Amino acid sequence: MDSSFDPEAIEQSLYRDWEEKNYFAPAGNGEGYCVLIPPPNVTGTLHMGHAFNQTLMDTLIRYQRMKGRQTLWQMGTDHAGIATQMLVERQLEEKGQTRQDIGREAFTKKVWEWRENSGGTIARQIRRMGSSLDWSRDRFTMDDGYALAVQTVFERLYDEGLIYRGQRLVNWDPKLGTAISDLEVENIEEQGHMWHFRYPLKDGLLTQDGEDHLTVATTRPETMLGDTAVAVHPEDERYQHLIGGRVELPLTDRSIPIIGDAYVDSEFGTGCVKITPAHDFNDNEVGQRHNLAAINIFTESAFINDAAPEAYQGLAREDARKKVVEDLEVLGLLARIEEHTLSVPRGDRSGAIIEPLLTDQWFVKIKPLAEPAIEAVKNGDIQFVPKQYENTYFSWMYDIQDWCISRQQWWGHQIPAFYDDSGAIFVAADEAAAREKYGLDPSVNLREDEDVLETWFSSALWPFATLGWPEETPELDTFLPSNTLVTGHDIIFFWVARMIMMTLHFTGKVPFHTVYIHGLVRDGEGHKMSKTKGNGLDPLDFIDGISLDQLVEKRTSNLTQPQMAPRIEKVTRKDFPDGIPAYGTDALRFTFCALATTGRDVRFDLNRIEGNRNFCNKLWNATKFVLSNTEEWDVGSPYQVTVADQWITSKAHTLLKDVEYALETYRFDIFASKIYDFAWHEYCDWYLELTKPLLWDEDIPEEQKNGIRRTLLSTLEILLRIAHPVVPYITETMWAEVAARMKLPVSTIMLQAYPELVDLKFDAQAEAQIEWLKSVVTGLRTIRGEANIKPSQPIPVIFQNGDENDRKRALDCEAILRRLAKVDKITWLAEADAPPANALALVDQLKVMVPLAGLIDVDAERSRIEKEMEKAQQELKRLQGKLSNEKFVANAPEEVVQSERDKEAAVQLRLGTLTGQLAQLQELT
RNA sequence: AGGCGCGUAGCUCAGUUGGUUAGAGCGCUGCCUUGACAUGGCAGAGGUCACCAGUUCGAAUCUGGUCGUGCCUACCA
Repeated sequence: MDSSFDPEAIEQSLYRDWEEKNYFAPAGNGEGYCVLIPPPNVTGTLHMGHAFNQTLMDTLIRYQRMKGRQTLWQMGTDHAGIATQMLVERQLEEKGQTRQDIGREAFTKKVWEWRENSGGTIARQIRRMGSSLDWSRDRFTMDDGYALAVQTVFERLYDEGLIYRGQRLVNWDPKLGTAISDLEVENIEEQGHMWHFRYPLKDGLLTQDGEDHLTVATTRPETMLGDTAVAVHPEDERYQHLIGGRVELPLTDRSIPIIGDAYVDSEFGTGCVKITPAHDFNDNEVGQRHNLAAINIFTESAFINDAAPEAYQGLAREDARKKVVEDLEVLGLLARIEEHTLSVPRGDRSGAIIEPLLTDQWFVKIKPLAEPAIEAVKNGDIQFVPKQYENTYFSWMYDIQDWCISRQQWWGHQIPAFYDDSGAIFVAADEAAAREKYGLDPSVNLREDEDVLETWFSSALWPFATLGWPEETPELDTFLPSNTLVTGHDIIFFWVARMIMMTLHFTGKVPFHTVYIHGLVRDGEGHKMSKTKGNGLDPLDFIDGISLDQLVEKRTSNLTQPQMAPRIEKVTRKDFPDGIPAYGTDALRFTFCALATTGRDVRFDLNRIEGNRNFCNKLWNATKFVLSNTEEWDVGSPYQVTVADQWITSKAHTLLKDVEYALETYRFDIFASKIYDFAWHEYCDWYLELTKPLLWDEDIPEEQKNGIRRTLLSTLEILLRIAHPVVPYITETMWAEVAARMKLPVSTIMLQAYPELVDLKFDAQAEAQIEWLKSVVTGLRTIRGEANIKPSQPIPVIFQNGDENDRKRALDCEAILRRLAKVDKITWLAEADAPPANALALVDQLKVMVPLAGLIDVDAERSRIEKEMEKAQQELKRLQGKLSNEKFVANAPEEVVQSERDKEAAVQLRLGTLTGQLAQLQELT
């Protein structure tokens, strides 16, 4: 084996091997266990969030597979309507074409071609993460089977009256030319203005203050062209008398009514609100209450249309705003302008300012679907981990609005609806089906709906559509409900809630029992990673490494804001002066697990992955040690176990118990840290070191050595199986060697059973013995360290005050002790005898002493003892204070009081010994 | 504005139902080329648990408040 671990040498070939042998597919006849992958966008490339998510899912899947469950983790990708269409449109644009130029059919064909050729990037990247996904059942949200599921769902919901078409005010993205859902709108705080306009009162009306106009305020002056009323609060004494009157709408030849509506907050501004039902959600509601007309003044690209006065027609909304303000100022109707911070709605894909627009769209009537979905979480059929996300879920679900599902796009599932010349609607899979279903005469002219369904509509069907629904398949029986959904909190509404609603409605089952919500991956400063900010990281760069120059190039190319490039370059050169070394997949995965604490966002820290790469190397070298020290070992040789063997076996028992509990409770961080701690600080630091003196001592009987070799191998073998779910590559590689040495029937660690507690005996006595040994050795090392005695210099040791146990342990461990602490002579002193001047370590009552003569600086030793005493005194004071408090003694549970008493006695004794020690040292000066 | 989090060592984070001397990794200091590993070994320094008040025999942990910080939702024109 190589002297250090080289991930690159093993990863890719191992993965190919696993995949070729179909190890990832469900196997055996254990109980089903299924994890749903959040299908990545087919246009996507792997980012840190995916890598994090993938790691956690794969850890669960590998664990359950080894536990004997029939596991399904099915690969799939999402057609990502808007993202994909934008991407292909951009390609057309480079050739100077638009999608309209080539037409719908040719365009969608191009998108399919793009998917064939370039859609596999993320799949390749996911493979590099070591994800044991079942690729043989790869699905796409637009494949034939999936399309059938989508059509079926749409048609059934329509027939049940849960999908309807209607003209509503929707969020309109003027850049993409489509409606989008509430969730796809991001509200961004921006600096803007508030304009105050005077609307002259008609018919000689006056306000209470004698003004001949009402002053209204707006952040969107151009919309005044579509105003159809001014509203005041019905109980506002200033304006009450004007309700029913009219004002003149400047710049137009219209006059509009003054209405009273409780929506108006009379405290705010002037207490007068201009009402634009066609371009504001609140105004629209007011408009409906008062039967106001909704005058739409925008085209679909957000230019002023011909419903507005001619002077403004054809202007972009920004230009119209300028002109409206200027014109009002000229008329003397601009009262004032204020600075104002407002939140601007922008499309999450295009970044364009969203315009509320009246259009015909398809909606899902959501309340009837939401009710059972709320109930499923309430009654515990579905549980969120961490639980607090249930509140997030509930608060949205209780207040849920009808879901706009139609998009004015070309790429996606075309809505299976047809219209006759009168506009009557017929919903069916295709035209022929529609004619049959509705008994339409062949002479009836049918026109197909041109819109597509929004992507999340199809994603919502993922739990059952991927298992063959609407067919009744064995997979639906075995894998629905799935077990754990692993996802970030950013898509609880987009995806999780909608899956729950749809799956319950169409299958009567919940889609999953547990929703594990992990945090978002942020950069070292805690900022969200984004291409625009240039602080994004590619998980593959941690696996394969990348030079600084390449990293800079990567971060600054194809920027939407090229002017950011110099800044990004500067930051990158500062944060990664040497680029990124190749850490390998296992180190990356281990790091993600270690960072996955409950529900908290994770800052990705380079130091962590480096430390974990080192951990992998540690495992590698431990294996090397074990293999080189078990060469002459044979399975059948007679053997005898030592206390060290019993101890490490006992520790492995505890490890396994902890690790299983950690995974059951989704504490991936504990899972990782327990493994780390056992492997490094118990197995390597102590057990391997303990075996050396025994294996290399000619006086140790061969049976004992065989026992040690056996334990070295078996413990490592178990450790590898325990760790495999998180670090699959290195464990597979090392396991092959270890298993061969143990003459196990070799196949793959992937399909081995997870270790079981019954195979590992907990042994309190062995633990006590080795803990004793550790204390003695550590005590001696501390003396060496403080006294600056070279590790190479042998020291004599004197024991005193020990009990029978100490004597027995010292005898049992003598060989180990001599070697580990480099002790050349061990003597026991009777209690009554005075020890020579010495440096002291205490193991309970046992005095472990190193004679000073020629070795130790008396002053240094004295100050060390003084420090020890000070600590002990503080502790004593604390304990005595507690115990002299009558209330404590009276109220605290007996065992707590007793344990404090025991501690006090121990500290007293310790202090006494240290005092004697100090006195002796004083005499020496 | 409402909701949900967070604030523990220089940094990134653990700390289970209140009860050892509050822990880990990285970093830092000193020593060590000992026959798995310098991507290593050994030892060590470092914390008023944001602040204030309360409950309790006892608070990092529970309650209320203050400050700082992050996210989500809704938005007053």
